[in-house]
Order: sequence, then structure tokens, then C-alpha cells
Amino acid sequence: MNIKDAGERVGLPAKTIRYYEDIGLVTPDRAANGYRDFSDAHLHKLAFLARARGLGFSIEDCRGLLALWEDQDRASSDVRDIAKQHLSAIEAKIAGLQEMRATLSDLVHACAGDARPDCPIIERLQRGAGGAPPKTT
Amino acid sequence: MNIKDAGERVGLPAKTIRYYEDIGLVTPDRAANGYRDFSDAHLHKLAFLARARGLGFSIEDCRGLLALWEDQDRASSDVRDIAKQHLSAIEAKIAGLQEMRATLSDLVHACAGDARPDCPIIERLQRGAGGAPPKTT
DNA sequence: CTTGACCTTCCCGTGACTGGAACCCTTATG
DNA sequence: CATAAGGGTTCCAGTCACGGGAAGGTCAAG
Repeated sequence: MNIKDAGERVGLPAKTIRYYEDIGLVTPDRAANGYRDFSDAHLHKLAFLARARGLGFSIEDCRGLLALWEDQDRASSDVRDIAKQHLSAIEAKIAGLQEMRATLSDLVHACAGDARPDCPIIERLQRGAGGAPPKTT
Repeated sequence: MNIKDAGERVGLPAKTIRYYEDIGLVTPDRAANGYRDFSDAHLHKLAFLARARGLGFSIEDCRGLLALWEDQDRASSDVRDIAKQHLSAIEAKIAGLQEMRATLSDLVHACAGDARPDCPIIERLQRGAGGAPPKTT
């Protein structure tokens, strides 16, 4: 199977698949004309990669997960360790974003958003923390 | 003031400040020996940038915000528009990450994490969605 | 005079692709 | 048979916001 069809089958752009081959994640066969030729096994591998990437695993994580997938003697703890690490990273990222969201949301709601120049958002960026007008003072 | 002190003052690495100059966000003076020389105004600008970046605004957003900051005739709606767009982007990112977190959390908890090879995480990546055991079915 | 801590510019690397150029192969149609 | 469309191939450059490190200039202290 040619690269475009393979990509459509697993939900990856052809470019991405070529990149995965470049970095050694898949090694499709080659037809006589030099075209890549993907077997069912390759498609499975690509689909595995697409799902892992979809869960946010890094390429290097994916490489490790692939190796574990193909290792019948793996310990599930090895898989779990990778996933747990990734889960922690995601949770940290969420926490950071939620802080930003809270501040931004405050600022956006505090800003009139009209033709006048007065703007608590600019204020906050200029002066530092404490964007909301002091209610307790 | 030299670059390192300036950086410490506003909480930015010297490298980052040089980069900001490269892309035209700040233009410090130069001393006779070629060293950058940061005035209070420059420090204010850098601090502004540091705070905006800290809220996750892109460099291009920062450029726009700086321009608005310096424009006494700005409309606060212009500021608010940038912030609202960014807020939406952050919320979208949070939503995506929370989906990942939910799935990953399920998988991590479903995995024994012992020496045996059986692993619902690998299963899920291999077979596709539906990692958690069907409770509603 | 030397040491060490600064400063300068310049170039490469990051992650995970994406876009584009230049060129080859295959199939359908006039 | 020529050609045009729609595959495929490689390689190079760009993204974003820096960080690392080399090679060399400058400055204050001992």
C-alpha cells in the first residue's frame, strides 16, 4: 500500500509518515519503483503511533511504547511508568494553563472593551500582579 | 545598566533579552564599549514583556500589546480582543489536555503495573478507543 | 599581569512536524 | 503518441521561543 492510502487508513499525513521513517519508527518496504510499500504490520504500527501521539506522548515515549508493545516479555510496570510520567506532565501543564486562564478571565471581564484607552489588562502588564480593582481596600 | 542586571531585575535570562532585541521588541542603547545599556524605560518594557509572556501571550501578541501600551489613544477593545483570543486558545488547550488526562488516568489505574506483560495501556494503543472496561454495557 | 566575571556576535539544536522545490512514475484521455 | 493529472521521491527551509556553546573583547580587583 502506498503512503497516501496508508496515511488515510491510520489518520496520519504522508509527510508525518515519512518523518517517522526518517527517525526510525517505521521501516516500510520499497517497491521496485522506489515507492514505500506498507504492509498490514506497518499499518498497525502507524495506527499505534497515531493513537499514542493522540494521547500526547512524545516521539521518544512512543519509541519506548512501541518497543514494549513488541516485547512479549515486557513488564506492565514499564508501560505504566511511561504513562504515569506523561500523566504528571499533563497535569502540570493543565495547572499552569488554568492559572493563566483564571488571570486572563479576570482581566478580560474587568476590561470595558470600548473606545476608551483605560484598560486593566494593560495596567496589569505594566504594574504587575493585582489586576482586579481593589475591593477590599 | 548591563544586560545581566537588567535580566535579574525583570526576571528574564540575558539570552532572552538579546533575542527580544533581535526581533525588534526592545532597542537598548549601546555604551562606548559596545555593551547594551538599559534605561528605566527599557526595563519597564522588558518587565511588561516578561509579564505578558508569563500569561502565555505569543511574541506577536506581545508586540501588539506593547504597541497598544505605548499608544495613548488605544481603544481598550483592541487590548481586550487580543486577550480574549488568547483566552479562547488557552481554554481549548486545557480542554484537549483534560481529555488526555481523563483517558490516561483511566489507563494508568487500569494497569496492574507489575512484572506481567498484560497491559490495558498497550491494549488501548493497539486496538483503539475503549480502554476502560464497559460499565454501562 | 593575570584572573575571573562579564560582555559581544555567531551558529547550531530543540520537537514534531509542514511547505515547497525539483524531479520521477503511472494512468487516463485525446 | 503526447500530455495532463495525480501519485510518488528526495532534500532544504521554516516554524516558536529560546538555550548552549564557541571565539573573542572588556573591565575591576588583587
